[in-house]
Amino acid sequence: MKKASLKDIAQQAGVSTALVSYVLNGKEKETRVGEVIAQKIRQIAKELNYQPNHLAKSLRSGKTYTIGLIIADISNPFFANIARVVEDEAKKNGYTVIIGSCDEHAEKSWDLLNVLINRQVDGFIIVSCEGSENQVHYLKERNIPFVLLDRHFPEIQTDFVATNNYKASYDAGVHLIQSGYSKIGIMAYKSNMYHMEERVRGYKHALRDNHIEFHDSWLKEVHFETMDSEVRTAIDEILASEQRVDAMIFATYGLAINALKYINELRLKVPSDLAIVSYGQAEVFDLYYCPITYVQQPLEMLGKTAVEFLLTKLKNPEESMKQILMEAKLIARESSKAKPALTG
Amino acid sequence: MKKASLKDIAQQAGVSTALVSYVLNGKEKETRVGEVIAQKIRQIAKELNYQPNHLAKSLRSGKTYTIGLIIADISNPFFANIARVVEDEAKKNGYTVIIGSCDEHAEKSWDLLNVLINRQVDGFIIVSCEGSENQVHYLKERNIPFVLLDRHFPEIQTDFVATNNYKASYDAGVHLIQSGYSKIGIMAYKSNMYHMEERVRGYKHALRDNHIEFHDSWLKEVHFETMDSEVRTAIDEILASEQRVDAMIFATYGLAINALKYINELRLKVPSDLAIVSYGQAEVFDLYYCPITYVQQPLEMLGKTAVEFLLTKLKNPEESMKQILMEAKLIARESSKAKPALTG
DNA sequence: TATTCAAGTTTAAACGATTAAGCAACTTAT
DNA sequence: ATAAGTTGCTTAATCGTTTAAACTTGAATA
Repeated sequence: MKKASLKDIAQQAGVSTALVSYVLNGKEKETRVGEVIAQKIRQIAKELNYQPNHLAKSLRSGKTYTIGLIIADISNPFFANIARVVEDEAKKNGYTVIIGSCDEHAEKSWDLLNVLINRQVDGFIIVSCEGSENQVHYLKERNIPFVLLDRHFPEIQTDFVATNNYKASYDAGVHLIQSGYSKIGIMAYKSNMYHMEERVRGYKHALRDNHIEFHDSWLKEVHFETMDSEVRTAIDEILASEQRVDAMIFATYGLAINALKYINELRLKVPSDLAIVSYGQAEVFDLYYCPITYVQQPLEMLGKTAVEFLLTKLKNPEESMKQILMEAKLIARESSKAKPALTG
Repeated sequence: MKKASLKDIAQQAGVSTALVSYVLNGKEKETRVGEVIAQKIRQIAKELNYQPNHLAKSLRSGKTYTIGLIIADISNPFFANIARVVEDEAKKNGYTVIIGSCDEHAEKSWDLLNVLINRQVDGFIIVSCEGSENQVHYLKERNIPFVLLDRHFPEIQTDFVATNNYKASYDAGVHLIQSGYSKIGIMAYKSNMYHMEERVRGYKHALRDNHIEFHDSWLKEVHFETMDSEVRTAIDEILASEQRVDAMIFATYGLAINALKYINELRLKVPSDLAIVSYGQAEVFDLYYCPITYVQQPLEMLGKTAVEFLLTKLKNPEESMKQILMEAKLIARESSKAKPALTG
């Protein structure tokens, strides 16, 4: 049994497709469709279980009610969760989401962008990866609506919804200091992405403001692709250095996971051998023998707001630029608990 | 700058849209397009950065090169990963995937199905949830191509790709028995889904074949929606019973996570107080203080094969029914390590 | 009685692509 | 010289919808 079209209904009712369209779109009043025929049309539509063809609608209207969500790394549970939020929120508003992960590769991101543009998505929500500035410029030029999520480029004027990473790292640093740690390292991605730089900057300023001198050996930057091995080397180095750290901040979930695996292998005890604060959030952090202190980003709000921004922009393209930085919350757990005073 | 259409190119080249279409689809030979004009068309297409409109193509051809992936529970990392595999594999074949999670609700699954049908997806890959048999029947009736993934209904003839859950549980049971555990419990979802029944059946047969009498109190079935609280009660009960278990199998990732949290709270030591084998796979299992033994399902293969089945069916709707059960592999870790002999 | 108006309906173009069929203008064969 | 074939291109229908514009009635107004 093939799908019924407007034409099928029109034929059965003995009227033109126009009337059917009017009735089924609730425009019978404005377009003065007779009450009797309207009833009949509705009846037949029901009998044939009519479902409008979205393609045809979209082709005609130029709107697909679809948004493209490009995520830098879907294997990160933080992003996976944010994707869910975006999907749910979009669905509530009658939009469908097509998700793609570029796995931190600008090239893959570019491909995704093109595929989705050809599929005529109405707009984009994007968690940008390094080197994708040109893509953002392209969207601006082409006048395709989009909102950057979680990461943005301060030198490009765009809508965005992100976390105040500077503040989050600053808080994390202060927390560790107040807990009695004074030699604090940080591990981040080697990247010139703004959000990553901010995470490092906040940490450094926390040290500075508490009169702790920062040592270059405390900052470890590793490449995303070769994280597995580089994290190990980095940990080795940071522990072997003269200024051996007693606490570390991990700027991403992936770094923390890899580091924790290695720390376990080394039989280092958290927090006595090494205190830890990490970005990201996941069940692992709860179930680790020593629950991990983490930076809780307002995941739900980030996702919802991004959708909201995009949808208002779709409704009114002239809408002014919207930019928001949301505050993260440090969830203190055992992995950073106060150091027993040495003089105790 | 608006998107260029065939018409725009045709106008610039001073030819009909037909010629442009022929050239850009590589049909210039069959349709005898002049070499000179063909070059010109290609040139202009490039200049205008022509990208074909997928909607129009699809409307005309009846194919969208889109597949709908309906997942029972995307928050389960196993499914999240399988979704990635499906997406990647589909993309390799020029297909786009639209993912939806029904969160184990048949009603939500039905909504998703309809949304995606209206969006004219070419076919479905579905991880069915309880009570969705009618949906499967509906797809069969409507002759919409689909493949069931991971879960299937033995009483309905369909294509499917799934794990041999009976065997997996049997192996898990035997492994625990051989490791010296003799009072083995299992926690599963309260469900009449076949895959869940198989997981329990395999476990029971492992006991039977090893001359261990199964006790009703060893089987705990909890509801998906109220898992958080029910798991705790179930653990309490199973530990308080006369036949207190010394090992447990968790039939899903979610159950294991909830149980482990509670077990931690109770300060029970794994495996000495309680040995554990779980379904699902995730970083948690590696990072737990005592790495968790788990049933490793052939995730990659499952996803790829499902896509493969669906695509061959799309290419040739007359293709015969395809059904596959794949074997899981038990990854033995510390959480189920051999019990020290009492007489040692 | 002629004119205007409203109600109820149809027509046809449009969205952007594909493709069978048709039509000139040549060339070649008979 | 005429028929047949080849080459190179255009026309127009089609997919399923939407919607402005036109059209037909019959009733109300002047």
